[in-house]
Amino acid sequence: MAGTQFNTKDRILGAAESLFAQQGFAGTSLREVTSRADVNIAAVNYHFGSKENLINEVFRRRLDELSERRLGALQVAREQHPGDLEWILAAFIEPALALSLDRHGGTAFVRVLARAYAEKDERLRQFVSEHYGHVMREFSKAISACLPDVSRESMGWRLDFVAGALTYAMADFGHNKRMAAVNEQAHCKRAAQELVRFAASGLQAKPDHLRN
Amino acid sequence: MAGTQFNTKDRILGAAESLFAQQGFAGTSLREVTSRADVNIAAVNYHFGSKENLINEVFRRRLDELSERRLGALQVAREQHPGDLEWILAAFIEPALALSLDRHGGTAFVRVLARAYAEKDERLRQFVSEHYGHVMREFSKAISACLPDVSRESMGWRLDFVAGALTYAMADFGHNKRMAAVNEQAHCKRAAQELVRFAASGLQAKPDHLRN
DNA sequence: GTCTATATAAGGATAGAC
DNA sequence: GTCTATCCTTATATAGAC
Repeated sequence: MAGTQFNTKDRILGAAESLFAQQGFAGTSLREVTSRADVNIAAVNYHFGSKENLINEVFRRRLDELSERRLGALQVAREQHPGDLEWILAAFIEPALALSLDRHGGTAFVRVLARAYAEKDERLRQFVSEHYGHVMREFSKAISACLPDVSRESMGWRLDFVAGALTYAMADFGHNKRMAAVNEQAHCKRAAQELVRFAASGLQAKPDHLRN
Repeated sequence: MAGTQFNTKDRILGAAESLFAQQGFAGTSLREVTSRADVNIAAVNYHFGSKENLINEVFRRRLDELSERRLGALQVAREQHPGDLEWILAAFIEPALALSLDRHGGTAFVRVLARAYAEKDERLRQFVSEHYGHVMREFSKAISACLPDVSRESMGWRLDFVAGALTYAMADFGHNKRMAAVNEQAHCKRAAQELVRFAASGLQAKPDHLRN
């Protein structure tokens, strides 16, 4: 309600986000974007300069807030539930899922994120890791601290698995899973719980030399 | 060595696979494909009819064999290690990672797979689920049978998480992780072990009502 | 800041000679 | 089966009027 969605720039960002989610970056033309945003084709270059820069701005708009919320939740988890793995994971997961409930295209954005993850486009990956890599490192440290028995190498793998599970779960979210009977909020809450349980249990797997 | 890689058709498939892995489907032009395959631009339409059909053939070439190996390994696991979750998971995971070691572009293909997973392109998804959906269903059944305490709904989520972790791990595989010191085979074996342990542990997480 | 018009390039696909 | 040449569409980007 606050300025969003009503000026040309934000209309373009919203339309781009939604189309990128559906069709990918290369698969979406600026013509489609400006047509959906109901602005002139020339506006996108006026406001963003190029398609690549538009893509970056789509990320920046959401990731700034998402990163802040994650780090804030991590802070709370550390203070109120020190050493509790599931709270740390929830601090990472819940803000992302909450975003996917947000009106004004949050739903689309989580799928854009998944896409960026899968597309190994170097320029895009570099932009994201440059601007938001510190968030991942913060969580890595917090999670590793909970699991002293897991070797550094195993931990590297496992964090990757968690990231993959989260990313694809978010992408699928609201896509083919939303049953008519369940409302969106409940569905979202459930997804977060399931993922936190699964990830915590996977991360805690005993190393081979400690089994039996 | 057997017919592959030396006729026009297979050269096109190989080049397409490799470029799709790097740039995605929409991001790759037929001109790039034919240029890398060192064949004429008209050849792709002569042999495949359209870009969409070429994409499908890239999948069919690998997935037929991958599916067979997975189902074969599942059969062996069922007979020799009945009810053992980790063997079932290995039957699913190892053939995929073995493929990623294959010369002649297997490395690229696992990344193509990940891309297909992320891109929610309906036509492509439909093709894959139509031709290979039965493999996933077979594994779902086998895995569920090992975990009677997990509700049907939770199981649905968890299988999604496993698929996400596997897909993403495979995609990253050989991309940014291969350290100079470790050879490819060992790296691959390790990845499979780590993923099997992680997935088994995640799938076995106790439902909330059975905790403590 | 927003439009029309257009420059310029690249895309998929095909026709027709060899 | 493979080539050249070309059609037609779509793309990004910009110039310049309003």
